[in-house]
Amino acid sequence: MTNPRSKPSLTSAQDRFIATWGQMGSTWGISRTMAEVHALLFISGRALCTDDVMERLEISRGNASMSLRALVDWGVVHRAHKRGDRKEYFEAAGDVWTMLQAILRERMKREIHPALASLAEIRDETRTTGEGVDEHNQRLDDMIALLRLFDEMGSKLLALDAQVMKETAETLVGGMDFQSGSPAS
Amino acid sequence: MTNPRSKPSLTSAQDRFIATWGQMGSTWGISRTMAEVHALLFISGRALCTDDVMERLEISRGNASMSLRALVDWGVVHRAHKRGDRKEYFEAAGDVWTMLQAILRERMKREIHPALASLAEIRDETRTTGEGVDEHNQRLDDMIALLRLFDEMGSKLLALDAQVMKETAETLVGGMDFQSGSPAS
DNA sequence: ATCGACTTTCAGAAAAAAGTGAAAAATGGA
DNA sequence: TCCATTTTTCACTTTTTTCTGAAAGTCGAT
Repeated sequence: MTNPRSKPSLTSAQDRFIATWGQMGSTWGISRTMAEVHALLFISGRALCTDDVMERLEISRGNASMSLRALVDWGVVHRAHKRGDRKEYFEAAGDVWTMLQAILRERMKREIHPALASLAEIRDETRTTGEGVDEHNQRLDDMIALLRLFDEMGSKLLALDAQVMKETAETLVGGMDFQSGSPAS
Repeated sequence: MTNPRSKPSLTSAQDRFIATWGQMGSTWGISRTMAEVHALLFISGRALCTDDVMERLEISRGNASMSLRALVDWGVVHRAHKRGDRKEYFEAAGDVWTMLQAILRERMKREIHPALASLAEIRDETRTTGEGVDEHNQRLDDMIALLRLFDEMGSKLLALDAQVMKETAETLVGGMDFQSGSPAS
């Protein structure tokens, strides 16, 4: 067991899960390591301490500490304690829907809201100064409308509790089979 | 006009739109420049050639070429030609919904599908070898179910034409006001 | 107050990503 | 075919991001 890479055995599937999740996170603006730490906590299904994470993922203490803290800030992981143990433990939200909401909330806050604010400001300025061609303003308005729509959908999803959200999602998918004008490509 | 940064005039709002969009793109796994090029084409509302892009964004020819090609590959920008001119011109999809579909399609292909395939493979392997605790498998299954749901929603959205998609989205937002168990945070 | 167990911070190192520019390739007209 | 123009490629540079590790900080117990 000294070298876990030597055979594709017990830990292999878990390793691959972690790698896949890390990969996915990195195309989503989350650092690879942070996503890997989250994957590890999520798939472990129990609270781990910093040293566990360091050892399992072969990362430095500093990196583990930073990543764990960021995950806590995002709200997808929470701190836990074991009595008689001074170490801090960390545990992922057990339920994917809760996890999804935490991610959604954070991304809305960090991306949609600032972008919306910025775009609205630009539009106002453009209006006030009479600057810009009508066509440009139209495009700006479209963009703003789209982001606002995201914003509203996000807010509504965040207002649901996890169980209701799950059901809603399933209903939406089920009910969305209205025939369209053009077929999928 | 030699130095466009000298006063916050005519081009300023456009500049800021480009910057905002570039910012947003970069947290979405798209390179900042690529997003800026797209923003420029989108807000311009007309076909631009490589040199226009280079000049406006102050980037190298190589970078402009790469970014434009990537946007064409993504399907959010298409090539255009002017008669009597050998240069190639590029134009963004005029409609935000068409644009959104193109982005959705690409991200599904690049992120959801591979992740789903990888996770399903891991699950199968785990099942076959009898490896892993039940709880782990449960989490893996939850994750897969979630991604599958994304996949299905994505497919359905891609099957709609832009106009229908827009209406659908608006209806969804309007109709989603069923009262939830817990209030939004 | 001091100790020891544990955590956080952060300057610098390392790695990864993005950008440049000039050479090579492609294109289209004469 | 040949040439002028335009586009693409890619080895190399620059910038940005991430990671490390050791020092500094925290905190409860004694």
